[in-house]
Amino acid sequence: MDNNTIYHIAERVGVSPSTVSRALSGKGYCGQKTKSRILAAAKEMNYAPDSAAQILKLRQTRKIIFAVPDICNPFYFDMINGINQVLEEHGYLLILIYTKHSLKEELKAIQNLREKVADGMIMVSFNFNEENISAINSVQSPVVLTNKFVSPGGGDRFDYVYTDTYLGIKIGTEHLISQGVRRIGYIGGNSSEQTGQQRLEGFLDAMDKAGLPVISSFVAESDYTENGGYLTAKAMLGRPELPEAIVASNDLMAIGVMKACEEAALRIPEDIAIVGMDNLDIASRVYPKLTSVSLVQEEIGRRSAQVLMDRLLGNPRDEEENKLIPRLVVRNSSIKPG
Amino acid sequence: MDNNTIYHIAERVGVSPSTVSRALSGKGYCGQKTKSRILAAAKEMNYAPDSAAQILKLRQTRKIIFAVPDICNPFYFDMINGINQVLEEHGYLLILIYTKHSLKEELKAIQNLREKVADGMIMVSFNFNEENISAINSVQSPVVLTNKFVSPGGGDRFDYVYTDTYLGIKIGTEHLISQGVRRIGYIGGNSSEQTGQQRLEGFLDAMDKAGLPVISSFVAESDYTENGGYLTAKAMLGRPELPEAIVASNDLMAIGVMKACEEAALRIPEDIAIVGMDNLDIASRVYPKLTSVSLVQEEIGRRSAQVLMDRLLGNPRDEEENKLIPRLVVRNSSIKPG
DNA sequence: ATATCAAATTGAACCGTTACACTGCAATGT
DNA sequence: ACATTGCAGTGTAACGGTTCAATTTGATAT
Repeated sequence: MDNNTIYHIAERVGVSPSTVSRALSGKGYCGQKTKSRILAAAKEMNYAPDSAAQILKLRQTRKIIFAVPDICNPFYFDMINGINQVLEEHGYLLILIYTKHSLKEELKAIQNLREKVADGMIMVSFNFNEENISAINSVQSPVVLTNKFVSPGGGDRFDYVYTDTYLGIKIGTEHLISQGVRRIGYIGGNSSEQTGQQRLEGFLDAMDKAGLPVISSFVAESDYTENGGYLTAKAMLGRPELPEAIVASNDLMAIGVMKACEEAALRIPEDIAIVGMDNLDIASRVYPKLTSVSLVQEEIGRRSAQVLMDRLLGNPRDEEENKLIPRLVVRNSSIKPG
Repeated sequence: MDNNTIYHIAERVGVSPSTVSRALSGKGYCGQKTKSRILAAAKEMNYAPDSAAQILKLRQTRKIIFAVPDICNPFYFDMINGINQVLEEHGYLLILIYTKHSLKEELKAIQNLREKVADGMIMVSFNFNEENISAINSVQSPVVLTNKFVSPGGGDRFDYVYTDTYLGIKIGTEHLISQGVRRIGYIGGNSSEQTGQQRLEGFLDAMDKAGLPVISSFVAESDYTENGGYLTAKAMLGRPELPEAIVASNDLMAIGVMKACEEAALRIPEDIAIVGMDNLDIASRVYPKLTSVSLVQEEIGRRSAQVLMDRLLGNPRDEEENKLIPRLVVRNSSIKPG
């Protein structure tokens, strides 16, 4: 219909294309009455600038990529929300890439950044290795990772924004301790990964600080899934001595634990108290409502986007701002009634 | 670091830029040994094509916009998943725009399309009016709406893909009828809107077909929120005669209804059966698990993206394919045990 | 009337790629 | 020996904006 360019407007108004450009962009001199004639013509001709041409010339896309392993996980909704709040302020658009926990897809996302599809990228990944880290480091555009990650050799060119999960598990465990329970179990993820290790330490430190013994048969590793939590808890509850409380290192596992408790005819929280982490939407939907440590996902999103904007604008940043404090959300699964 | 262009490669290899372009894109003639020298140089120089330049030249962005009212609603994440499956096949990227149910934001999204930020758009909206519809019609790029919507004057240039919600409520109601209940209540949305009207008719037709009387005090309108469902059900359950079942026209309201039933000490499904619609993730998390009519969101997403791709490729389309059939997912809230 | 100066506008280059018409050149056929 | 064919690669003009040095215009001062 109306694929008009600044050339068409220029011709119609009887000025040069560069004048039209200045009138429309508001940069540089432009006489008042010429300007209003140009604006009127542009409106009448239904003109819309061609973003590709602008990007090519201006060398900025006003878009950022959010590369996320799993679109379906509600955890990331909140992050997207936070990211979006900041992007909106700056007139940026969000490109969502779904990496499915696959290295190949992650490298594809990085390649998009190299091809200047976007000005920066926020990436969530759980399998960083030499290959994707060096790919990220080889990109000019700023990248934010949502894990604490420092390459052995140093010299990383990305930022990271993360919540202190060590502290999260510590807070959750201390909450249980403050409820008076002593025999506390812990179900973590793979402790050979950095984040799994940190969470375990959070648990151990809280117990240690309170002078409580850690019972080794009550400490187990699973895989962050509901079913994994269920199976692990089932094994733990099959022993003669039962824990009085269980800390799960995420909500999905905690929900699996609750299922196992239900099957073992244990009442929550009377017989056994449960604490999860992530504070997913479903934490408040399950019965009883699950006490959970929020990793302040929305804040991670906001902060990550803010880092990107600061990098793009050349603003200085204090790295300390990138470490976020988790927040305990107390619900029914951990509070003994009365 | 390495902002190399095809000119740099050309210079290094000793050929012309156009030869480099052909070698890299694989279009047009290129001698074998020249080609491999170019490819080797490109790799060595860490070359990545500039997407802005390609877009400008090729006149296609290989991106589509998904404009959605509410990022947090899990309903849309299934859609995104479906959309993504198709886009991935075609090497397209997804731009997510959050319109917050605001006309202004919707018009902004349309403006992005006009500025050729993307090749097409899928839009979810509940407030179409002359302004945004005519804006959509004035865009060249294909647009898919996820409601059935035909402008009074006709001549619409967009497609629509939608699930038959009339049929959805009808199926849900018939399911309850088949369980032997007779006194069935219905909580819908605003019936002055098209979709609210259709859903109500689905209920009425199912009742009529089964020869069951519609009791007017059991038919109410609410606002599609959990709290709205709760309040409406509370009012309904405060009367001397109670319904044996309630159909809610979405899951959030159904969950509100369940809460009201719980407070009224009604057992679900023994005393009262509940059916929702949307089949959200939480439908299977609540207790008892909620029977719900799936609007096959993922399929809507897939189909919408497919329509866009067909339009972009010039493939013919059968409009009948755009109407989807809902699917009943039976869970515990509607089945009398035994 | 002419010099001076600021304001307004122009023209051309550029961003990095693709596509098309064209030129050499070697091998083939008659 | 000469036209024909096909292959390999080149040169150039876009795509639609922005920007900056150069130029024109118009107003004011001399």
